Amino acid sequence: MDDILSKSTTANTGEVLEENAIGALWQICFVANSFVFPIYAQFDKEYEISRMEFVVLFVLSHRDCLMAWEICRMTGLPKNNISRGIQKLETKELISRSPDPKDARRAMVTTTEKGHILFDKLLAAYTKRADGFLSLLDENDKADLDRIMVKLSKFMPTIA
Amino acid sequence: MDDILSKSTTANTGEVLEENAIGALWQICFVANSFVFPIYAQFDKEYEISRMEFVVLFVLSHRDCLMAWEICRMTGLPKNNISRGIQKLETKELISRSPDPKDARRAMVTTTEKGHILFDKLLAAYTKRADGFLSLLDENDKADLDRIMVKLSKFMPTIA
DNA sequence: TATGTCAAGTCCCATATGGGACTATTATTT
DNA sequence: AAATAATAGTCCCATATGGGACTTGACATA
Repeated sequence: MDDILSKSTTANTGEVLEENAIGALWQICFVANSFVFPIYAQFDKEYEISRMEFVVLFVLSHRDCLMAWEICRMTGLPKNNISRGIQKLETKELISRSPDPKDARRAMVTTTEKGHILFDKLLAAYTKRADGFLSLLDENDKADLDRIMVKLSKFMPTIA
Repeated sequence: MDDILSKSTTANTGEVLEENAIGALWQICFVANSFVFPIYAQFDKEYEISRMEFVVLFVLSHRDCLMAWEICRMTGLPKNNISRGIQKLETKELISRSPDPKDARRAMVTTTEKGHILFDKLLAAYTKRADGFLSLLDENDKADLDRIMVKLSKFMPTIA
């Protein structure tokens, strides 16, 4: 029993797992979790906006309008969750849906003026937090990271 | 209405969000989600091992023994979730807990032999998937990514 | 020894989540 | 034209999740 206990030194305490079985992918998940948890908690508390709602608004802010399934592909999130996010936003009149006259299954989603106004506040907090994280890196690191992560996320769909 | 619809071209369809308001952090979250979802679904289906259970086993495989709060810090996950993961694993006798004689609040967690045997199977699938992702990068990219992600995750706790 | 503070874990509860079935519509095949 | 597959989106349900209160124990200060 004491043998077991003595193996854990205080030096390990709270330490980040640098060397591990899946390499950088572990840190990618760790950083993603650490970035995302507190900011969505804040959005929920301050604005009653859920993760799914924010994600929909975020993606929409980069494209004028999209269909639900496009938002799924762009976020990697399940369609039922995105569907719920869209429903909530529509109820709050932060987005609007226009049924596609050519295909009655589809509907285009757009952010409303009200949605834009709210989103600008959310985005300010979001980018501030992101900038804090990225400020840990120098300019070369940032450029490398951008290039590598785009490559990774771009070709990922071809393998998984 | 038609104006709105015409804005979404098929070229955008399913596209990854390259340029965005938070840069590489978006891809980090996207890649993390895309990596993690299917593999945990598989573990749940094939081995009835939940995400939290796996995460505990994974971290333990890199340190002989740990306390629950150390696992929280190393994973960035909430303590109640980790607590539940530990409880489930203990029930299944995949890990064991030794109460710390010096501090009755604490308990050391170790993987059992049975736990090791199961974990080896899980790890094989996990690393295979990770290698698939990382195979999209060349050796320089991988080295850069390792360096940058370690830096990021290491200094993150100092700002958030 | 009392008293307040902090720390490790657990528990409770309301909500978020994801799988899968389902509906409605369109595309493809025969 | 009928049958079949595929697609967009919604719904249902069982489970996972995370906040916060709570318990127990350690420690600092008086």
